[in-house]
Amino acid sequence: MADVGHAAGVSHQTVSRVLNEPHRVNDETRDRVETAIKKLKYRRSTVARALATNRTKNIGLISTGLALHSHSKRMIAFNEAARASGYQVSMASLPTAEQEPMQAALDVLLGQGVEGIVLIVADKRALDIIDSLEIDVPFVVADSGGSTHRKNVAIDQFLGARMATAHLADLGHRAIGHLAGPDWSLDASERLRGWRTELESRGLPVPEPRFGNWTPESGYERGREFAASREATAIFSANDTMALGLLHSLADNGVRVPDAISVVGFDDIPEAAHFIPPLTTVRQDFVQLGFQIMSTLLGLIEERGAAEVVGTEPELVVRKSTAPPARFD
Amino acid sequence: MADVGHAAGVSHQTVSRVLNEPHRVNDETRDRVETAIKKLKYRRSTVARALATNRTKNIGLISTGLALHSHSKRMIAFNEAARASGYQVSMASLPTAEQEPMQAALDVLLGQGVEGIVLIVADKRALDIIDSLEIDVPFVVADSGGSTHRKNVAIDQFLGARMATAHLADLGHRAIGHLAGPDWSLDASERLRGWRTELESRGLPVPEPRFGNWTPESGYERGREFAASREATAIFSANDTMALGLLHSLADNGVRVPDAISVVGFDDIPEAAHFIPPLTTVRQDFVQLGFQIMSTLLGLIEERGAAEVVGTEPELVVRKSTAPPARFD
DNA sequence: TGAGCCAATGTTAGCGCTCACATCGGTCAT
DNA sequence: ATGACCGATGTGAGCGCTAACATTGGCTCA
Repeated sequence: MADVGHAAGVSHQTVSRVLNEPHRVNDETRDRVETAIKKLKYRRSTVARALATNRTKNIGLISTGLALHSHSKRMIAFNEAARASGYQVSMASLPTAEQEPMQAALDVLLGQGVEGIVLIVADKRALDIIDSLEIDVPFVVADSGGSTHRKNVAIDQFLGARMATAHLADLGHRAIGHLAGPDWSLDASERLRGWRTELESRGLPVPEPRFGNWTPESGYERGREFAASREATAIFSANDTMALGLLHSLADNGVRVPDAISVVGFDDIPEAAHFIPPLTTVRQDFVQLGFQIMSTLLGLIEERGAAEVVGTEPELVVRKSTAPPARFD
Repeated sequence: MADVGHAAGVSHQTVSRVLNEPHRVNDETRDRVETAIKKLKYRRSTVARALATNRTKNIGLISTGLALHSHSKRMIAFNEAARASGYQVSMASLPTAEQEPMQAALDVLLGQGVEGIVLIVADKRALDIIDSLEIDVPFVVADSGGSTHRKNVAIDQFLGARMATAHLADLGHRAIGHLAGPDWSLDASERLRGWRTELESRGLPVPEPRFGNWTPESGYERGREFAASREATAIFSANDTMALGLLHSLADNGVRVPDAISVVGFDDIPEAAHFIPPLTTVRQDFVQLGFQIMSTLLGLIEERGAAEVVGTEPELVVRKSTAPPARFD
């Protein structure tokens, strides 16, 4: 910076001013400085700047677990939103949500001077760990299931689940089963709760849900059980990937979808429209979510009151995997 | 740091030494310092450290485009590998590979003092941009299709494509079509080249490939054409997602897989095993890839000669979507 | 016994910025 | 004509570390 100043015949401080508050510098001087900057290919050191200002414009992103579709979408969407707000994101993705590595990742991020932390973790354990960690920067959890002392921003999973269930009920189904996600997942519990609530509000029976672990394999397994028991004429699967396994095992067991059993998924992964049959599912707008997370975080960072958490509404996409129940009359 | 020193009755430099070269400090002193660190919850500022040492232990990750499965996998795997080597990664994911934002992202990363840059971009344009940008830190491209002045680390797509094609040929197919990825994709060209080379090496006819854009929709479209023309008894699809669309449209057009047409995909996404029929495909080990990228980059950063690029071998996973061609004799 | 050495620690400068304040010349109102 | 004021720029200190060198005291060895 001093070099640039020298080349332009001004002090380093003027160079700094050109970069930070150009309007406070004489037009002509500014031109000279800018020329010098280009000629010398000068690039201001973010590091030194961060040290001097005590602001890094950095946000830490912690994510654990699998490369689930919704997961990566959230990460990417948030990253773009952060960039749009002039923040860089430092990512730390851990294979699992364990105390030790989580702690370490957090230490690194904090030592790095991140101004906020976003947790993209579908895992309740991760939250317990975080809660036990007393972080001194704002952080928001990009997952459902709020708690009072924590900021959660998410697409309304509860609502989405109710929509899916309502769709099935509206078609005339009365035995509506649920293929739930793993019990450590917040999203999964919200979806389970939504399904249950919708059934209860309509006075429909609430059968025992069956639990999967998000993988198509688990969907396949549980599908066999659904096929054997004939306990439901419609199944709400907590995600599309499990729904795929479900579809597969239903087909393998000679149960026709949607004739014998209707299936609704959740997520609307790109593949869902081409499952056989094309899957009715609940779509989430991750891009918008990314921006919401960012604006919530910004609100916290800049202390202009914890911004209202708005929570996007999901959308039901009806395709071919749902139909009215078969009539036996 | 001075505070810690004070609390432990030593100078700040001793504290620094405890952190950097513990063996050079008296056991007892070290204990005192460590206790003070814990008590004061001291955390060394990475920023100041970076400024003083001129090393940030940061790596920039640029990625563009969709949330493709393979794409996210690469990102996450690389991130974990970087963490394992004590590096942090700063991510910049752009919606598209355009000059302007790419330049900007790069500037931010470089200004941030990253010691290396990894490009996870399946896009040739991105490379052209990068090449025109004269970056002064090591960078490696996590994609196939090497050039001389650039470091590419990838799973051998060419080989994978040959394996897929060979599998089809070995089953007795002689009319083996290709549903290719978009022409801007490096991986796609490598897979196309692999398919062509394998056919040529066996003296089989090389039909015109049909091009998709990675989405299931494009697979569906091209599938209609394949179904109508009956030009092939087997199709190698450049990824699983397009293969799904292909399967779907083949089913819609009454073409049975694998009886009438065999299909092979690429990627082995988790869903592939539950397509109907379960998809024969080519699996890639992204975790290992992540570590390879990292070690290549480390080689470059530490200037211990540009490490050998090893390139993992993909693996053929045979499921139910392939069978010998129907016999008409 | 004292020169020489080494391990353990302290002292000082400086990394590349920004912040707070100082300086300088000109403009304006009185 | 004088002082208050303002815009444009410069000066010096300091952010929290590390690197390089300085200092201290105890040890070895002739």
